[in-house]
Amino acid sequence: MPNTLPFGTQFSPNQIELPQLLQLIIDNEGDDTAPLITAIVDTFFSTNAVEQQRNMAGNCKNSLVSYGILENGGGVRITAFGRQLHEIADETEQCEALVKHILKNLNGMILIDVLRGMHRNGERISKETVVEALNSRGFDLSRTSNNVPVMKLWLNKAGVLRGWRIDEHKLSELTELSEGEFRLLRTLRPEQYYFLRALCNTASENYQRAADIRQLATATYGITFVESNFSQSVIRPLTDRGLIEIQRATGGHGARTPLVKLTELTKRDIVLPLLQQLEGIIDREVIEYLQKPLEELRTDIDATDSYLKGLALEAFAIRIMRIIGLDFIQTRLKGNETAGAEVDVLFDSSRLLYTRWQVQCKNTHRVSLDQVAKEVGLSHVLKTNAIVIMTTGVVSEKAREYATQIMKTMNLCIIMVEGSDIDAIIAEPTKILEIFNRESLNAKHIKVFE
DNA sequence: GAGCTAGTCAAAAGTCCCCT
DNA sequence: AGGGGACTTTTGACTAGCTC
Repeated sequence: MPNTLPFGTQFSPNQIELPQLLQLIIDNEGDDTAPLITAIVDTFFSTNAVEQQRNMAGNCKNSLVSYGILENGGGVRITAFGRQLHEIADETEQCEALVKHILKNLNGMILIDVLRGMHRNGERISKETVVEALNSRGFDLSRTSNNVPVMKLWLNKAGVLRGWRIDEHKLSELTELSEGEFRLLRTLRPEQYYFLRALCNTASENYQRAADIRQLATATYGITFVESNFSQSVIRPLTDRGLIEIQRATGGHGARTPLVKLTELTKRDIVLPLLQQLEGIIDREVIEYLQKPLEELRTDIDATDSYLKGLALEAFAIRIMRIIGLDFIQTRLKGNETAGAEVDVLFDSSRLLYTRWQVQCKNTHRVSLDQVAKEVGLSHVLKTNAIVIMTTGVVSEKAREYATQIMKTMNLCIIMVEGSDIDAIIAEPTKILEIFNRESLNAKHIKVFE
């Protein structure tokens, strides 16, 4: 499932009647789309502006495709799901079946998750703020599209939502998954997530070797595991959460890979589709951090948990780059785009002298020359013309000299933000201008900001 | 009654794909 | 290889209903 909500124009439950609409589809099955469009016009849109009627019926048909009720193109072809829906005689049950489908297969759970987060943070909820929140989780919805409101209307009709409020009871009834169980899956770290997903993919009830599943995850999703830490970082947490069951292959301090299998919880149908939906946001936990106050981020940057540390520093980077008006493109770019190397965050700007920025966050005491050199190399691939290296520690003298040298000879701006600068920015966010200008003036006598 | 939102409606713009 | 129609998406205007 791509990161989007289905197109929903002219598919609002207020505009059409689902049972009738399904019947029209059955009646026109196998035919060209034109007669179906005519039938939809006659049934639902006959009172609308004449020039617009077919257009609207067309929108309705498009929405049917988007909602997985019709196949794409090739005349009127109903999907297996559409047929199933049509066979449900009771209107309430039919509506619930559609909503189940929305939750399971059409990113409905992501919408729910977003709403939960917004409620928790006491944010104002409107169609627009929801679109914005979805977009910050990697969606690309237009502010004015009907996708969100139409899905909301269906969820309302089935009682999963009341307005924007979630009826958790109704929701878990339909999804057979409680909020707590959802959270278990929602808060997985990437390596745990991909491991579990690979295990779900095997669709096997039996015990399987953990190392095999790990390889499968690597082959399928390109995720790499730190093997020495594998048991601690993946197997243990998943077992503790009741998401997998294990059987030790050896007693005592044996080093043989354990056998793993799914638990009652993760055997459920909902789990795999849900994991698929979560794919778009699993790498974006950093988003959660964006809402925390800067002071809190500062505390987490010093956390002992290196994963938390990394997330917090990344979120901090995004926050301060936003201060200067850069648009966040993506985080943790990896794999083929950068030939295996990693860059933490990428930004675009239309206003500043330097238009594309790459930000690397370093959690270490010192930033060395070769780390800077690696970023310079990546800037060619990513076509960036400004590099920010942000560290909680300090930048080595050699690395600074190298950066200055590069800036003098290439059209590349390298800015170092050290631990002390981070503190200064937290105390006074506008300090960032000063710091950036100081860094670039060093070498090029060019100010980043006027 | 001003200001806001959600929902609806209308229209235009953009993209895709098939056919010649 | 390109023209045209089908399909998709975006945009903006309007209205009802709510709140202050």
